[in-house]
This record gives sequence, C-alpha cells and structure tokens, in this order.
Amino acid sequence: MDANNYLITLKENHLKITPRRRAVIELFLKEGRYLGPYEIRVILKKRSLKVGLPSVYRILEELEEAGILVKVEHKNRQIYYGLCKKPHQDHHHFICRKCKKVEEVEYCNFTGVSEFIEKNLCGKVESHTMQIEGLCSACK
Amino acid sequence: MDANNYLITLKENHLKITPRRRAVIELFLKEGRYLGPYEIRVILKKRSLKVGLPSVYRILEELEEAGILVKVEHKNRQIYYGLCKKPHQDHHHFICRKCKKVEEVEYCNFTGVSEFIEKNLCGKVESHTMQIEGLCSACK
DNA sequence: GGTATAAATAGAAATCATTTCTCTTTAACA
DNA sequence: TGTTAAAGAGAAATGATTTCTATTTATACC
Repeated sequence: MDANNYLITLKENHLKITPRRRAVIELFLKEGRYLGPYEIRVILKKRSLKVGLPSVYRILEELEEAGILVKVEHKNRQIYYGLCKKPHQDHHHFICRKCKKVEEVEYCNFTGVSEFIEKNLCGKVESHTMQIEGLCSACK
Repeated sequence: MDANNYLITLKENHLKITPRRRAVIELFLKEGRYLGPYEIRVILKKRSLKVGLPSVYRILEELEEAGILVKVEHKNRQIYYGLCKKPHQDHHHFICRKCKKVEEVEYCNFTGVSEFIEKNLCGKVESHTMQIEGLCSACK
C-alpha cells in the first residue's frame, strides 16, 4: 500500500489532503515503525516542515479514526502510533521491542476466547484489543 | 481467593502488610470492578482511612508487580487496575463496559497467532496483552 | 514485650504530555 | 478566482502522575 491509497482513505473520511497530513503518512511509510507526536514534529522540522505539536496530536487522532494508524501501547504510557496497512480487517500487529517495527498479523483466532466467555461467564463479547511484542526477523 | 491469600503474596514479594495495602486489596475484593487511584482514595477516606494520592499510585504499582492487580486500558488514558484472581497463569480478563466488572478468562489460545508470526514474519514472539470488553451476564 | 532499621507514607511541589483556545491560513468546491 | 468550512499555529491551561523530603510504622531480632 503506497501513499496514494491512504490519501484516498482521507477523502473517504472527508479529510482534506493537506501537506501536513500527507507528510505524516509518508513519514510512517518511510520509517515502518511506531512514532510519537514529539518525534514526528522533530523529524518533519528537520525536513523544513514546521508543524505545531497540537496539530500533530490532532492529525494522528484523525488518521487513527480513519483507520490509517493504530495506537501502540507503551510502558511509558505516552501516545504512539503505527501505520495500519490493512484497515477494516480482523487482524493485529506485531511490534518489535528493539527496532519498533510494526507488522501486520493477518490472523485472528479470537472465536475460541469469545465462545469461552459466552459459555462460561455468560457475557457478551463486543471487542478485543491485542498487542503482540517480540523481536522481528532482523532483530532476533 | 480471599484477602489472606493476597497478604501471603505480599509477604512472598517482600512487601510489608500495611493497613493501606490491606485496605486496597480488600476494596478490590469487595468492589469486583476496576478502580482508579483517585476513586480509591475517595472511597478509603469515606471509611476514615486517609491515604495520600502518591501512596495510592505506589501501592497499585507494587500490587501489580506482585501479580495481584492488572492494568486496565481505558479510552481516557488514565490508570485503572483490576484484581487478578489467578496470578501466574496464562489467562486474560473480561471487562464489562457498563459496570466495570473484571472477570478471569481462564483460556488462552495464543499459540495460533504465535505460530503464524513465527512462520510468516519470521519474528520471535515474546509477549502479548489482550483486553476483552463487552457486557457481563448481569448487564447484557 | 522493647528496640533498631529499613520500608512505607504524607503532603507539598514539580513535571510534562496532552488539550484547549483563539486567531490566521488554506484546500477544495463551484 | 472567490468563498467557506476545515486545518493549522502558537500561547496558554490542564491535570494526571511523579518526585522529593520529612515523618511514621511494620517487622525482625533480642
């Protein structure tokens, strides 16, 4: 998936294609890892694109809402996002704890857990989030 | 599992059994739902046990480290904890979005995902976290 | 039971990531 | 090209969480 696909997704979500949004998407494509707001601002500034930190936060939020980015939970409890290459599918992400690479895991066998809960706890499962960590092929 | 078991766990983790730690554990046992630091402080104060907010944060952290509590991810990004009734086992927690009840899910079929990642991404899976949300038997 | 000691707690203060606000600029439509 | 609602800048506020220091207390040992 290249940048243009994401720009189409912006359109679909009634988000204007602006230099800043485009730059953020391209940054994620280029880096291939999860990034935080401050870091994003610094990198873009190096490339002569000034962005206010509040704008970065807002852009990241909008891109997440559009399914372009996914939140990454970090021990330090700060906000990080990774690029989501296959939106609208039942999948998860594998995060390398060393190089921060985010990879799609096009697999989800959640039905077992779901059935277990419905049978044993008599609850209604509505959603689940999963974060898988480890070492990517290059780092292991 | 009653309070005494948790107190033994404190000992095992070289944590002293103090009135505040005991009170926090008993509060989780009584409430059966996830709780935040501020809320905990308010409830304990009502019961004439004054606790400083920094102490609450520290106690919660220690209890999590001892495996007595588990962190609950919340949309508002604040810290919440739930009681973990079966420590040291491969299990997850089912959280009711309405009443905040936390239930043990003594089931985990993670091997499928793990194998998928090792085979397709050539990565080494080290850990995973999962949060399952929905409505409990009483709320659905 | 009394005491020494390291651990635990209180309370004030600091931190700092995130959000809010207001004004200015701009993308996208006709 | 002009219009307009959306997007962005920058300053300022917010408030959850953490840090720091002085005081208290649980516990091990006698």
